[in-house]
Amino acid sequence: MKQIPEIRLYNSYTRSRDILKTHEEGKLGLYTCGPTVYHYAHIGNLRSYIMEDILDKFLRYAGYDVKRVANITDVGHLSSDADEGEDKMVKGAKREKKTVLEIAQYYTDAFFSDCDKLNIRRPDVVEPATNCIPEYIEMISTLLEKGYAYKAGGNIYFDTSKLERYYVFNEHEEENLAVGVREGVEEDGNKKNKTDFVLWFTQSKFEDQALKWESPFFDEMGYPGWHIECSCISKKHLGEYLDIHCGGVDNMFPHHTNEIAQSESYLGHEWCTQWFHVAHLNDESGKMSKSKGEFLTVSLLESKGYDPLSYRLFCLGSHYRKSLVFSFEALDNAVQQYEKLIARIAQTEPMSGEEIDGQVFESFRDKFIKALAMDLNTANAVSLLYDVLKAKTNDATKLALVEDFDTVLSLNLTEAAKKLREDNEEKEKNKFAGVPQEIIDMVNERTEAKKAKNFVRADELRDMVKAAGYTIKDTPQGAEVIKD
RNA sequence: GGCGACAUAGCCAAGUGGUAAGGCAAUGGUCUGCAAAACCAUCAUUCCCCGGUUCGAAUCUGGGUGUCGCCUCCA
Repeated sequence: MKQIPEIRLYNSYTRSRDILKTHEEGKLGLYTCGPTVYHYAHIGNLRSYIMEDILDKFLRYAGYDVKRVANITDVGHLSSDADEGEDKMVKGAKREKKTVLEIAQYYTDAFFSDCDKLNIRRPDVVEPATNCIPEYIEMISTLLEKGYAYKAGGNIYFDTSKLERYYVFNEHEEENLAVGVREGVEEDGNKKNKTDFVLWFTQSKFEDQALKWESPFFDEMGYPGWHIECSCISKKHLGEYLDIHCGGVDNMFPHHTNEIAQSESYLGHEWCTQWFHVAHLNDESGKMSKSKGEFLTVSLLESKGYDPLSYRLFCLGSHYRKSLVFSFEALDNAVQQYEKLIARIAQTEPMSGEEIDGQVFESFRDKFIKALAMDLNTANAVSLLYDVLKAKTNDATKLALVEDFDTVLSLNLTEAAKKLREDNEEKEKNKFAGVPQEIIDMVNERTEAKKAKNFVRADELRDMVKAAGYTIKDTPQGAEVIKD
């Protein structure tokens, strides 16, 4: 078996950078809270998926046999981040006059299309929440049997008072919790404890629930609560022990806290001990949110002429646990960096028969692993690209390293550099396409005159070409001719 | 109000006790008739503030301040 390096990741559970351990040696189960498919993902959502993608790919690079699972939430949501009351999926459907499932399919496709553009690998298993109703019913039944859940007012609630420790991520004192922080959240009188949460609904303040299922709990049709899906989908595909659970920091509480409560009460043992949380992308006004109306999407960036991979590079330049403020100035910065990086790689051309220097290759590879093994330091990993390009070694080694690093960084470095070279060659080949021979002759004569420093003649020829309806443009590859 | 994370140049940032990486921008230069590109050079006596520990602190510690997130139907 491949020697796996020691990897440290910040663990929200212990609040320290722990050495990664897996339940089964060499194998690693990774779970990601997937998107709610009622609208396009904004680039803040996508930041989390980019950083989780780096984690996923690095773990594979380091030698783990990774199985990654994500859910698609296509049922049961609030209408907005501001929680105004309508179900998100229902509201999305109304907005677009489609059925809930059509909406879900549409935005699921849109989500993965965005991921493709950002080089985010698709998880090994992608499970829509509506696929797992029997699993939810089974888990809820067991929780009822074990006394961790109770029926009240047509719903089933999880009884948090049965837990030794509910707030696993924070040291909350119940009396200090602010009530009704979020507008529109009303206290639910059915709850025995303030912190109890719903596992199964038949009665909800959201009346137009489009999707309902039969259950053994009530005669009425119902639908699952908002936390049960991740617990069940994870268990379905990754078993009773989960190695790493990913998500945005905003899901730490209550979502992840509730997942742990459900899963461990159901399983009767510890479930997941490593929690990876990605900080938010903010704009000048704070947290990026879909409820503010217009929001930044990948398509919007593209329509403004940005390569989505520049955004990926922008994200990699920062640390996943730091909140990042998005601005177009910062993105332009990344665009420049990306273009220059590609240009430099394009200039790196091995001579035929050049061999890779194994020692240099291994020493850089080692540094690359060290950077990412220390709590996924992507900024240092990107810096290493520059060290490689500056290194005293041959071009074959440099290119091999760039290609190797890019299996994790996923910036299309080699492909983009190759394309740049081909484009330049193509331009060179076609620079006189469709231009009459007499014009070409004049252009060539001007080039000669320039070489001979006969600028009077050169300018004269340029004017003659201009008079014939063509403009000469000097480029790094030589003179180009454009028909006016 | 409570809990947590973060605070390093114009911007993005690295840094886990030994004297401030890297990138973008900027400035000067080389080279090109000009320009672009490329290349070379310059660019934080100092790391939010005030104490403490230490031979030595951006790094540890105590106290402030600021920014962001969460506070229970935001997956």
